[in-house]
Amino acid sequence: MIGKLERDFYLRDTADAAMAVLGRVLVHNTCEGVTSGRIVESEAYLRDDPACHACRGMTARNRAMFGEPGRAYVYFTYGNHYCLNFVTQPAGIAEAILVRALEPLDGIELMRRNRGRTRLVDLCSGPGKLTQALGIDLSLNGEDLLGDRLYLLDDGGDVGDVIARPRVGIKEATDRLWRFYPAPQAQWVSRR
DNA sequence: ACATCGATCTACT
DNA sequence: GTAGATCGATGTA
Repeated sequence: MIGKLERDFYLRDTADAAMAVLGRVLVHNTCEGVTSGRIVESEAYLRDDPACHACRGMTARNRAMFGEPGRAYVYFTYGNHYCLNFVTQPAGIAEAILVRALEPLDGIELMRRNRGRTRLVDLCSGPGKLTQALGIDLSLNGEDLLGDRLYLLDDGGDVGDVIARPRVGIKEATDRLWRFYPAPQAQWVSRR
């Protein structure tokens, strides 16, 4: 039986949770239709981590990271892009999982329109691409992932061997291997 | 107030 | 492989 992930799912070590979301299906109910994809790349951001938005305390932008687990943290960056995270750990402990790539599943024509690209591998192979494809923006910041607008399905499948690498686009803590993707699905990730 | 820069993407060489 | 786009959040004064 395939159902939504429960809030308990997000109450664990954030690196473990980042590995556990691999293979799950992210669903966005938009007014133009449903878009969804299988999560094939993730990164963990921990509170004592210099690369984490919340490591210097709460600000207007990162407020959602300090809230309850199982909610979305969406931020705007580089003047162009939105990035989607899942908040982990109890309220007050600001940690999150960045979603970096999806294998497109439902609403592929809508994703093509949103992205202005046709090839499947160009739709969701990066954190800014997948939010654009699925139609995710700041209106989803703080959204409860146990609601009906944006949620994760427990697809239950085994993703196989998980590869751990340094995170992309950060200068600090490169010794921490907190970027994850399943070896069999490496074709969909943002970069090898 | 102002300067800097970013958990990126695209186009071009 | 490299550079330009683009603009809000953040840090410094």
